[in-house]
Amino acid sequence: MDPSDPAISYEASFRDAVQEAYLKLGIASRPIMERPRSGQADLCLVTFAVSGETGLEPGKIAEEVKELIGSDPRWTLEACGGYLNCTFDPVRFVKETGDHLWKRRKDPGQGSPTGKKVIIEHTSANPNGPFHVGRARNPIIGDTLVRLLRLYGHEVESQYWVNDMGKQVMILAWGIKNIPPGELGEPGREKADHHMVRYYQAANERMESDTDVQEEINELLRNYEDAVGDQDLGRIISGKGRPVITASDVREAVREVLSGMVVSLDRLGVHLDTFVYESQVVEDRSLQDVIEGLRKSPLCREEDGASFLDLSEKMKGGDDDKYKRRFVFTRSDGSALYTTRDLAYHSWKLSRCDRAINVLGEDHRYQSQMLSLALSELGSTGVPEVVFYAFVSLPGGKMSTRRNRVVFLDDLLDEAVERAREEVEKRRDDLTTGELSSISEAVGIGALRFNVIKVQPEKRMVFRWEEALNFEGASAPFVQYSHARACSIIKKHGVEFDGTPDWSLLVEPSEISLLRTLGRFPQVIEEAASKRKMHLVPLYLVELASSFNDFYRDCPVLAESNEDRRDTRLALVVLSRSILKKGLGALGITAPEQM
RNA sequence: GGGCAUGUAGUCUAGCAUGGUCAAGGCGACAGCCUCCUAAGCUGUAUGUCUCCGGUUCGAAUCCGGACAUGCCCGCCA
Repeated sequence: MDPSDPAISYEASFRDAVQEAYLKLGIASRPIMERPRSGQADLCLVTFAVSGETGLEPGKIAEEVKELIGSDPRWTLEACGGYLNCTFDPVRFVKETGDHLWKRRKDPGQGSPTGKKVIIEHTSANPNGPFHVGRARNPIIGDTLVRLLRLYGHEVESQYWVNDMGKQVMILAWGIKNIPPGELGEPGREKADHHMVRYYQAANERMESDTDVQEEINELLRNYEDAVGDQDLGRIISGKGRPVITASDVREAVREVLSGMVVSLDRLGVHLDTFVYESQVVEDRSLQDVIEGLRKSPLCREEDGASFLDLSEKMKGGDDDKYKRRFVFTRSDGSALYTTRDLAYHSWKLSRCDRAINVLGEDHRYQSQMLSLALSELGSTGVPEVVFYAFVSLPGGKMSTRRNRVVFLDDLLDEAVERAREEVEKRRDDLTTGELSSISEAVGIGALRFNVIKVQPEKRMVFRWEEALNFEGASAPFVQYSHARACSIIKKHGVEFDGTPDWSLLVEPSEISLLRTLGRFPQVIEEAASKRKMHLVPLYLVELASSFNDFYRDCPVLAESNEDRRDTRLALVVLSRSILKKGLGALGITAPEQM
């Protein structure tokens, strides 16, 4: 909250004035205010609810409050039925808004440091093959949240939790050791993850048809866990008496696949600060601490040598014995499970930040709830906050790697950029190859990210090329286009206007409306970040771009004969450019200067 | 069997925590706008039992109860 922001201070002042009037009328309730969408006022007080408290008609209350507040140069009030409409003084409010924005034009919307450290875990896909779009929302949502919270003022670290201890990873590693490359088909593309996934697939097939292989892999997995637990990564691990692999080999395989996956993330504009390996919590023994901690919980039970927390009292549903809520943390043989390692990771993570946020698919809701309960049993001060997203499905049903009903993220990225390139080429024939490809990349990838973020994560999405790569209407290119128009005007003018604009020269409705829309940017960022409502940003940007387009249509800038007015309009263009760029940046979308 | 999530024009989405002045946009459809700072733009028209049934209220897309539909989950797997 920036008290020097007129958009905030006007509202606060009006609220205070109403509150004071309410007190005089003997009304204790908090004033109910809203911003009318229809635009007949900037703010309005709704008095119906407090009518009972005073015995007065709602319309009468509005009148009384208006009288009590009296006149104020900042606004005019109008009682209208049960509403008290407050309209900010156009000249004064526009001037203050403009001045405020102009002061911060270099870094609009940047919140002051909160001093809070936030760790955001996202993506965390199993490192056994390329990303497919069923889960592509995860890195986009996660990375956007990272950017948004940084803009808000938090210190943010992004983490990828790498599952390098599971069966899938062992299947992959086994495949690399046992399947001759000659038996593999051609890779989908020249990229480490596409190369390596063939070993995983081939090993999977082998395992399905051969129970010996299955047993061997299970045994390897168990011995692998032991080797890591003993901090002996060089030990040669056997399966069914056959020495096969070392823990280092497994890690190497994982790193190799991951390197390919990171290439895709880079292209998407997604950056991860830290990769935390699952094996780390085993190696550093923090897993053992967690297991011992859980054993002390009053909820801890044992059955056939396995240990678990009985959570049936803490979780809804499941009276049936078959559906008991149990958080199993050691097997009968004493070994740990994935969830136990995840718990150790979270315990470590929470100790290193003020707040942890996880981005997870909706299939993890139940697991995540258990994890939080287990964390509380460990005496953890906090639990992670989770952003869940629904899966992306294909028009014919869900995506399935096994049935080959998948769209790979890499293919989606290629297609996005290719379609963007066609559009650019339609319009421009004067670009260098470098310009063409950087614009296509920005537009294609931007369109994709924008379309993911503009819908709330919990809503299901059906993947359709036309929608995922929508280039018009409410889309990234629409916003980028307005930005390019702004850049074009400034470029054409030659020198960047850097004086002091006289906002009172703004007279056209569309230019005033533009300035006021620009003024809302900090509040939008604040609300989107604090309430984790990322979709508010694209929504706002479309509104801003649209407002800029209206201005562009109605108000000639360079052709304006009055020099002072021209300069003021130039200032408006500079602000628009700056905020459009910053807003897109918060979504991880680049804003080309031309397109 | 149970838990959780979602349900808004042909279609996709916003609005729902704090009920309130005409349910807001995009796509698609139809009709227009480039001698003028990039038409990826702009203007206009048509299209709605806000899934259904009850309840609370002066007032419900919004709150409560109950249905229905769809998705996800309920392993000593990850």
